[in-house]
Amino acid sequence: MARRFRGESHHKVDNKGRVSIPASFRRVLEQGDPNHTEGLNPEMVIVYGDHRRSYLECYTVDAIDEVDAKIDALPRGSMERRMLQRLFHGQSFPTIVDETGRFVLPAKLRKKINIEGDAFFIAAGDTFQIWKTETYENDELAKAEAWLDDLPEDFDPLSYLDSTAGD
Amino acid sequence: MARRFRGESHHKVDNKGRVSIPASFRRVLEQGDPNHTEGLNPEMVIVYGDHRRSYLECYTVDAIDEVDAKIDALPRGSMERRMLQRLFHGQSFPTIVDETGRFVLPAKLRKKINIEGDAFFIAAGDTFQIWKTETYENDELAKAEAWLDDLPEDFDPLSYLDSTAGD
DNA sequence: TTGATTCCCATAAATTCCCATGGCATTAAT
DNA sequence: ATTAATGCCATGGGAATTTATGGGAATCAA
Repeated sequence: MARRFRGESHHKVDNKGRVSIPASFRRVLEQGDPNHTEGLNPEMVIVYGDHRRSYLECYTVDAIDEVDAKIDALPRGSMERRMLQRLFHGQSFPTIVDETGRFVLPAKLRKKINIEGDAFFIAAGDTFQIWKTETYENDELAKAEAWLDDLPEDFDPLSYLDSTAGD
Repeated sequence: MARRFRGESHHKVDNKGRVSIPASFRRVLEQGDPNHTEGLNPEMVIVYGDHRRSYLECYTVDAIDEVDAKIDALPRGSMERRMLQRLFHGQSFPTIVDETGRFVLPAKLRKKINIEGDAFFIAAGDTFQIWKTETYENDELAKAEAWLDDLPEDFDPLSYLDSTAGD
């Protein structure tokens, strides 16, 4: 298994749309880009999805290749294939990390997740996500809290690690 | 079964955040890192969790790989998976032991568990934990004491070893 | 030709690297 | 036994790099 992203952090978004990618994430992007060589900068693919999605999901080249291969394996003309193609091929944006470890978040994407001066990065296994800080806290965290509140007092979410099936 | 961490000890945290890892723990980290080779230094992953958690939990590479595999097995999009990803992928920090047996505890993590000049290390099976000494004594020890006090005078904790479920 | 997009340069703060030292503990030597 | 080496352990300090971020000039695009 390829190296995983880990960690979370906040970064500024300047008015040209430039954002630093967490340094440790850069290392993973480099390793996950077959074309990356010493001195050069890695590519990545940002999947932004439709209006329902309120964050950006970023893939290494290897990770997106894997997704593409799975899509290719679906029957041509099937609804599943069309849906996934729209999401991963249509609603996505390939980009390249620059010399100083930043990339440009185009106005369109900034507007989509409603980001202004700062962005929240969080690892999610073989991808990482970019959120508007407030959205993350209000939607994602709050949702998790609510879910936890519904569980028995002494329940430990870690027990999911040991259950055979999830749920 | 992999080698286990054992023991407890205190170590200084200097103002760059450097801390020595108990020597015996280093041996376990080395053995639990598939990429570790003679001369090189082992990696480990520190899981710090959300505001509820008042200590750091440190995993060997093997141990965290095992966790990741279990997370991967959970259904995509499920709340369980998202929660665990947030905890283990987002709220964690990968690091590497240095030449002198130390690693750097970033300011963010020091602040989180409110550590200043010294850290308390204690083994916990296939992971070990790092606490602020006072927190450990006041919260954790006190809790254990209280729990023991509720048991009959002659109760032997070892009896738990034979019970099927714990509690 | 006017705003947007790149490219190149700049810098303070944080982080890593490299070298150093005093202890304790173990082993070797007398 | 007593002393002298050896080696690992915990910890310090300064120099060299890397990060995160800002700003202007050059280049596009419409």
